[in-house]
Amino acid sequence: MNLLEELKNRFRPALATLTDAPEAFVEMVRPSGDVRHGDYQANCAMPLGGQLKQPPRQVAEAIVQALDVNDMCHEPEIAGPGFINLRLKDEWLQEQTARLVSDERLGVEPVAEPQTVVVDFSAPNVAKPMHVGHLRSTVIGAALVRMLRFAGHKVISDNHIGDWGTQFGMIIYGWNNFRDEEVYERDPVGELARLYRLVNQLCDYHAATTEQPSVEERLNEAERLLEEAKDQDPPEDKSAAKRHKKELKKLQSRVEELTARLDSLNKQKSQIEQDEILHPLAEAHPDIVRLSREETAKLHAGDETNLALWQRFLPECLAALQKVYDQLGTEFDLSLGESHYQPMLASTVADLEEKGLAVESDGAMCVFLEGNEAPFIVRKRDGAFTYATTDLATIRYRVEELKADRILYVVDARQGEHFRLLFGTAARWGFTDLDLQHISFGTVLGPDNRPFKTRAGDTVGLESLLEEAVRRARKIVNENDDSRTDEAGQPAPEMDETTRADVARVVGIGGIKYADLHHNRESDYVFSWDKMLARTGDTATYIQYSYARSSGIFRQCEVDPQSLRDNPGKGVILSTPEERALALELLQFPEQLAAALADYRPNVLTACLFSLANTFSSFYEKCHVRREEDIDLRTSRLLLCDLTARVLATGLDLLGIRTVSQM
RNA sequence: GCCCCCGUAGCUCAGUUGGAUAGAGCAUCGGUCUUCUAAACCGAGGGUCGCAGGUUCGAAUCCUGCCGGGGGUGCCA
Repeated sequence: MNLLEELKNRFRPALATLTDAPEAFVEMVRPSGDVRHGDYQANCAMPLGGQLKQPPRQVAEAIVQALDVNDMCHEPEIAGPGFINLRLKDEWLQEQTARLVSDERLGVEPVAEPQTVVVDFSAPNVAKPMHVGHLRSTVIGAALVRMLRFAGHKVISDNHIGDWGTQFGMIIYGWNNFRDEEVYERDPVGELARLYRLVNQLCDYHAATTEQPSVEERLNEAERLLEEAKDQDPPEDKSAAKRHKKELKKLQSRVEELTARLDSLNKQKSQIEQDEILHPLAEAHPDIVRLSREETAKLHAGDETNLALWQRFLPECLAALQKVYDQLGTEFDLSLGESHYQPMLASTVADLEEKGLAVESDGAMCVFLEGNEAPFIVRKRDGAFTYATTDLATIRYRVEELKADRILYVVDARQGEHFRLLFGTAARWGFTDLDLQHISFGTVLGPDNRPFKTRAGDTVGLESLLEEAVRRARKIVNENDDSRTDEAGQPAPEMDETTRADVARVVGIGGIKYADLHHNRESDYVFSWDKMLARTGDTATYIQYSYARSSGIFRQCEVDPQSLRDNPGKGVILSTPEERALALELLQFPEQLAAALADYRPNVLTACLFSLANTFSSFYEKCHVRREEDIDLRTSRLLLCDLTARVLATGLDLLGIRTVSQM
């Protein structure tokens, strides 16, 4: 049972006696923010009073009069300006908690109207190694897939891999000019990555060389304007003076921006120029930018040689990606990359054109949407299609072939405009019943509050990041287990090598995922090793530890959880505030999951799991299980331990995080 | 130029879409192990919610303006 929904269902008829539109007021029933105000509160009497032009407290009285919650709650209290405070009866809580014991879904009812939901996430480019930027999409996406599926939807996870873009032209160019076949035979992906990096570096060098003069020119101009503005006397008029100051600041920041840009170009250039190997290569390949692009174009045009190379390289690249997914424990139902949609692009543009949506502008085919200055370019001047085209073709495919009712795109926030245009175009294209959502997220920052990079300025590879997490976790596991002592104070480690390695993996990978998920996805967040693997605080470890402690109780008491569930004795008895608080939180799991899903926010779920683990820890200290002599109370506490363990493990599993019974 | 996002405790972040005295974690300080796992528990201090107006019974939340920071922006994805 969803407790909050149940209360709302009780309020609905009561409110209907006072207003024709009760729904908005029903939504004002919520868990209390403060235990002193009971377990739940209804805040609808004040606004309803305003609408009815009656004193709010009088309205609250009327609502309470019409309300039937006698079986669940104590007499509702009216407080302050008209808050209705509800306190659940212990007997009712006991009964409901006991019901969970035999409920595999822990009280979560499947959604009334299941949909087919496509979740598009991760989407790395092949050839470029996955980096920290892919972490959020992959972790958040995988969590949403599991949560939606558990809620009862038909979910199709799809990895929309970038396997058809410009990076392949670079690799082909690199292969044709710089390959080392011997190395390729040994380590194909390593060699391809090297080729990509090399060509990319050389391209950047030439691009920098081309760009430099114009930046210099713009910088000189900006500096000149700034000097001019500085020489002017500030105007007497107050608002004009303000405008003058603002103008100065803007010019100043423009100069700074261009200076920084120029510095970085110069740095890029000199890095190559001082390199004895790279510089001659750069000199020998002056047209590398254009030629790589041509290799891409040839591939797209069906050139046999390039197509054969693509077919040869792709499986190797996919295998490398799979390694990271294996490490993360992430699975996809489909991995339909961009190349899959290649045959559908021409007809997509033709259809848009036919329907009058796409028009020619500056030689390109564009869709212009009202309220948007930027065009949505579906075919470039040179005839090539863009990712806008691919995304549109993908929508059509997902609706027609996969029967999608809803599509979620777990993609970083900077692409917000692209998705606005995409969704707008799709709607005008005729996909009006389709629910399209950009599940956007912020950037992972380094300790300097800039996007997370290595000291050398490279993006951080995901594979090494995960390895590092496991390595650090292993160190903590070792320290922790090595410091254990027996009753005589002698060292008494409990884990063998295999167990330690397994725990380190679960804790390390879990820590990295949890650190990501527990932030609001919309915010940027600062990446910190120390925090994600901390022995204290709001971490995966803390929740995993609560689970392990519960398992420990069953080991110590020599009780099998399943046989306990089959023979729950007199059920759940709430004899202390700790037990009551624990039972209430267990019963709130369904509403928390629903809340997390309503806005696609895994952090709602992490918060509820952390809170539950916290409440369990207090219970653990205060309500000893094994030493409890009253057999009924002991059984009740075992039931609470088992339920807590199941909710924690289920919740973490929905987030893609594993648990261990001992750590 | 236009568009989007952010500013909450020393630090990192929540804040259930307008609710009661703004919350966590870390850090700091003080307590708790002859142990159902101390990777824990209990307690304390710490705030002009960037600033100024407005909307109303009530604003961190909505509106306007300002200050500060980030991002996107016609042919990369």
